[in-house]
Amino acid sequence: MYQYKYPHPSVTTDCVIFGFDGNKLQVLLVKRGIEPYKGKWAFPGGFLKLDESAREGALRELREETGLTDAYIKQLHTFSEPERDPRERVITIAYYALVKIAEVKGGDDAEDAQWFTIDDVPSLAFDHDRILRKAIEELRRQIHFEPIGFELLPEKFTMRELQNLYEAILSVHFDRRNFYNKLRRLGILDELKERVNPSQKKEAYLYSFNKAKYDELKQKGFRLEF
Amino acid sequence: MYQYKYPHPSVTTDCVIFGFDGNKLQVLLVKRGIEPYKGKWAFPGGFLKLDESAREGALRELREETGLTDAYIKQLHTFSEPERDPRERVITIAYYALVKIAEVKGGDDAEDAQWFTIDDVPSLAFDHDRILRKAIEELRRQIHFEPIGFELLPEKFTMRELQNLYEAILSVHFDRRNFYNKLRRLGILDELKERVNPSQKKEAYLYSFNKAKYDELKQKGFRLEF
DNA sequence: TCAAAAGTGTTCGCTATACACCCATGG
DNA sequence: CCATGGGTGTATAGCGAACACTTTTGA
Repeated sequence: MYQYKYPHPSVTTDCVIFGFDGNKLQVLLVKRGIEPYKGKWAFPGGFLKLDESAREGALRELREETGLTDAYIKQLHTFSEPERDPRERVITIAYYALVKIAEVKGGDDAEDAQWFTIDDVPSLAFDHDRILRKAIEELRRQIHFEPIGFELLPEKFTMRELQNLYEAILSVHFDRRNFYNKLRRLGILDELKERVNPSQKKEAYLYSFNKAKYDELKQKGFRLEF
Repeated sequence: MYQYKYPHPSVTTDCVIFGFDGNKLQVLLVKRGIEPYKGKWAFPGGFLKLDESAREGALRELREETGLTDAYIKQLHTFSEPERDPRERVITIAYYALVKIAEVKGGDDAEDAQWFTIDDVPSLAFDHDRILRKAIEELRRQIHFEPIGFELLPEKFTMRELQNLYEAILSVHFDRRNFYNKLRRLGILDELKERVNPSQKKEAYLYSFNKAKYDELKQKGFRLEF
């Protein structure tokens, strides 16, 4: 039993995990096995351990659910409304993670964890609907100016895949040729002279993101923009 | 005495309050009257009350220190490293506020609260140095694309003041004429045909920010950019 | 040989940038 | 009458947006 002179809220971390299947933005949810909201879907999350930072907690949740030991992760927001948990006062520090969907271990808990297309997410436990909205909003904001899209793609990808990604997240349409020209001129992609065989039509070249080049440009005051 | 089955961290809010004196970005600090770090400067902050959200807590801190009942305020980051407070585990939800420096009540606690120029901030209590760095970084990031600069200026201001503000925060230099033309073309400023008398040289016109116009443009997909 | 997807160019208009000129005021 | 600061205009380069042509491959 732990005793304090003043009331202390509980503190949890939740981790909104985004993936991209080549067409749509996806989010990983787990089905709650206990009350409250038993049977409802929610983000992976749990109580913060006494000796870990919120970031470590979020990484732990990410690992437990996906098997990934590292991935892009970023603090999103802390949700602290007094009534957000029916049991007691619970504050949650929410993170969002961007993962390469192919690297996520197949659901060993079969039914417990599942990817949902962003437009097809069911009603969630607690205030997780709100957290999701905020996460999507933040992801959209961030992807305009930072090269985080690559976190969602495999190491090697085609221009078409990259374009699909941006179009899916930003809900816009780019002209294929302008997109191609722009990325080419930016100089932050390595052109691997390999071609992929999508077993269809003409084969496309593969590209990879050159982070060093990006950092160098950024240093010089360059600003990425979509 | 409050008892819990599991250990609960303490939760506080801290509020980084920014102001602009016409030349430099300023931040409001308070001198700690109790241990730990007694005598050191820190951000206004305190324990989160059981029935208030973090935002309400931050607004309360803002009010107590400045007398302002409303101002631009935004959650910055939650700092949760286990060792950030020497007493016990304390998590702080940090906000930053942008205030019109002239509207802040004169320091009634005389010596307790004081404005510091951003380049002239002393070593702070706890991990508040880090919080300040993060706040400045975030402010800079945000001001590139959102019209928050006006929160730091009086209702009516001159082009020169606005330019000084952007230059001070972003540490860049704009050509006066280009800055003027740009803002004019944007159409988010109302030209008050009043002139200020800075009792020096030619009098400058006053402008005010037209939020409605900005929102309308934003609606149409317009993106502000500095 | 035709449709679908991919690589590559061209043109045009807007805007950021660099820079010039004139006016008003106070010393 | 000159120095200082403020209002306003103009030319150029570069990038985004619209759009065309050619090539490869599978049906």
